Amino acid sequence: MTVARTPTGAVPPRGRRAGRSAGDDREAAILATAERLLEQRSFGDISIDDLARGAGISRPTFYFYFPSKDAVLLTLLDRVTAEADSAGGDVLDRLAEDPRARWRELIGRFHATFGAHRAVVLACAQVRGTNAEVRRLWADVLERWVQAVQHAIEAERRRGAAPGGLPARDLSIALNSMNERVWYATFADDGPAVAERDVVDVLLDVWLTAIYRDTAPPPA
Amino acid sequence: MTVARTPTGAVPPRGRRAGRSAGDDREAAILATAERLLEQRSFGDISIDDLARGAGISRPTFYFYFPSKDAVLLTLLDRVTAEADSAGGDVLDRLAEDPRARWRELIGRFHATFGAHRAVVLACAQVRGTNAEVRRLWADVLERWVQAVQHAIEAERRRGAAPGGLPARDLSIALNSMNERVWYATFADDGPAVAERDVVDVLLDVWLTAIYRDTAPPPA
DNA sequence: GGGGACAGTCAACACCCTGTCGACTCCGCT
DNA sequence: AGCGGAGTCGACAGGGTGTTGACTGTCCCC
Repeated sequence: MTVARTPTGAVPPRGRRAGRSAGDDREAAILATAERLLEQRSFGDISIDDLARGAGISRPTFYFYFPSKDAVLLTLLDRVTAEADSAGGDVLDRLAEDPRARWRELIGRFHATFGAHRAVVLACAQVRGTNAEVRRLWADVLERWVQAVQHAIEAERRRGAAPGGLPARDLSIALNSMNERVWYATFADDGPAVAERDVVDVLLDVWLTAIYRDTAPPPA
Repeated sequence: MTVARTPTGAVPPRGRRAGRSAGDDREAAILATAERLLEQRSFGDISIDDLARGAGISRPTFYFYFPSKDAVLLTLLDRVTAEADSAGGDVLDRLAEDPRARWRELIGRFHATFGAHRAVVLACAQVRGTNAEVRRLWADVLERWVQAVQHAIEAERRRGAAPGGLPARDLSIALNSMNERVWYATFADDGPAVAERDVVDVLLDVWLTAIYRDTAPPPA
């Protein structure tokens, strides 16, 4: 991971110019309120008035800081995104050392990172259907994971550790999609889910068999 | 498949009693309008007024037939659900004949069934986050697929065609989750997707390796 | 054939939420 | 003193939902 991120044009703080100012506190207060409320109610059940009140300002003033409710979520997502991008770290560069452990670490980090911002991620999943910007930003995050894994698979194949088969990109998409959906079911109580403590191991098992096509742990 | 469906309590036609009546036409008109409009705009962009006008009635009259916009979608989903439940057919009962072909058929039908009601399914995915009933109904559909596949995996293991490994249920959940998410990405333009014509084959490949843990086609 | 019962219909209302406008304050700077 | 911009909000316009109450037609039973 640690993939180059396309500059997201991350909702510039509309009004003010650079440097400290009272507005920075308000902006932070709005974001904090949003994150707090999202842990209690769904995104749709939070009104702009709620966010404004929570930050100690009136509703019109909210619009001074953000153009819409969605923009707040987008900013929140932007943080998670940044974290997710670095979460992979250089794990996949050191695959040859101990493939099983490295893949497990990767999947574990995926879950841990998103789990740490559970409320925000769930809200994004909810809004993704209606908001094109959130959809795009989310797709970008996924795309970077997909590419990182794709390259790792190709590297494993090159060094003879993994056999050929599906195009590495397709395989990577399928596996990452699985992880995303399983993560979602685990935290959103939406559909059949694997027990939370087993999630990583279940996914790992499918990953390893799909990539190495073998029951035995991949060769070191 | 052809699993026993829990009676869904499928939004009883509130007002009228049994037998033909003018209201049945209206109700059908509302549903038809909804399905038609969903192919053009997102669920959120369709107002109750749109549905009413489309069915040739006024907005208050709409409420005579459905308690809310969501209820319309729920009814639509109910149809898809019924279709999805029978889509599997007895495919999995005849696995021993030609496992690879049977599994492929199953995955293909999954895609075809949902693809045939693409607009409705996408709308449901969108609303799932906010509407508990849709979420539950959807979870039920998934649960039945998961169980059917789980039993098939167990049968394959019993007859010695597939080796043990993950609990069959966990494996089934993971694989079905993958299918759902990949389907979604394919049709919703949301995240990295596999080329549509390859989808079934990619998924099939992961399924077979995960279930049979072998590159070779499973023994007949 | 008069009268209840009920399907079916809608204008009008109450309500909530979003987004905007214009006027206001406060503060630093010149 | 007075200009300009950050920061603030009351009040409005607009669009959506859900409800009420009054109206029409029709069937059916006495």
